[in-house]
Amino acid sequence: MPRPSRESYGDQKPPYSYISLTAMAIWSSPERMLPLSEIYRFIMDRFPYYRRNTQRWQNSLRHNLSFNDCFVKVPRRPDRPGKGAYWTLHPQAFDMFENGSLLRRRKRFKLQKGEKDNLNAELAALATFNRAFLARQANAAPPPAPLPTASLYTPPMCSQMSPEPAELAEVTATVLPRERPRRAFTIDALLEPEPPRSSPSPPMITMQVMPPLPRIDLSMPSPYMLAAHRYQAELLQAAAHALRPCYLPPPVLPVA
DNA sequence: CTTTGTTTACGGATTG
DNA sequence: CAATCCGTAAACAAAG
Repeated sequence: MPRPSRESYGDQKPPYSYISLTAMAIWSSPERMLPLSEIYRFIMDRFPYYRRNTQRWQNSLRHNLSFNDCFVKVPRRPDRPGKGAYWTLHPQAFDMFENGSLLRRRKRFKLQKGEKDNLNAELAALATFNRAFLARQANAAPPPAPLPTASLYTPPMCSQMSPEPAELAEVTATVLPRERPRRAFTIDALLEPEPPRSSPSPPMITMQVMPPLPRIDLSMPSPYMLAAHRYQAELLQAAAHALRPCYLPPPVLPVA
């Protein structure tokens, strides 16, 4: 260690708010989303100050996660079982900080009622999707892929098939993105945009000042949507081989 | 039981 | 000054 002098902040309290710390943790992960326990771990790993009084600050941090609209709770994938959900940043929450540095917050990020309902609908749909997926897995286990082909993930129009896909049809209608309408919505297209993993393993140990947040590239799909899409794509791929890339109608923009 | 999550409340600090 | 942000405590529900 050539620079032992450059500790993180030693036992001093780092000049970051909980919102900043949490955003750092989330942003440091390849998928831009982390379960609560890993947010804790990120913070404790590089800020020794937070290795003590854990009850206190972790309560505060959880409060921030729930309270602030800038954090979004994404349901856990069924193939990654575990306790809590994943937390990510709201796509529109990036201009919350000056310079993208996370040092100082410019303004509070608050969703409007409608936006919030929208998001909640998407997330609820995602959760519904998960439940349906799990149910299906439970029912049909032994034989290889006993899935009634192409019953999954069909658009509302053609949804008069097996009993349960009604649920899924509803999901289809709501969960899909509002943005990026010109994009072909196929499995392949969804799987492709795996973002370049800049840091395969956590840099660790030597960041005394948080690396300036990667400049936000607004042309990039939002981390949440990216993850959600890839998430769904993986599920679908695992679920149904014979799944036709089901074209989804572009969002019908609500008339005012 | 513990962890995770939601919510309300209050006081101090900051900012315009 | 008021509005907003921030940290903390605490009560409680839900889930594993």
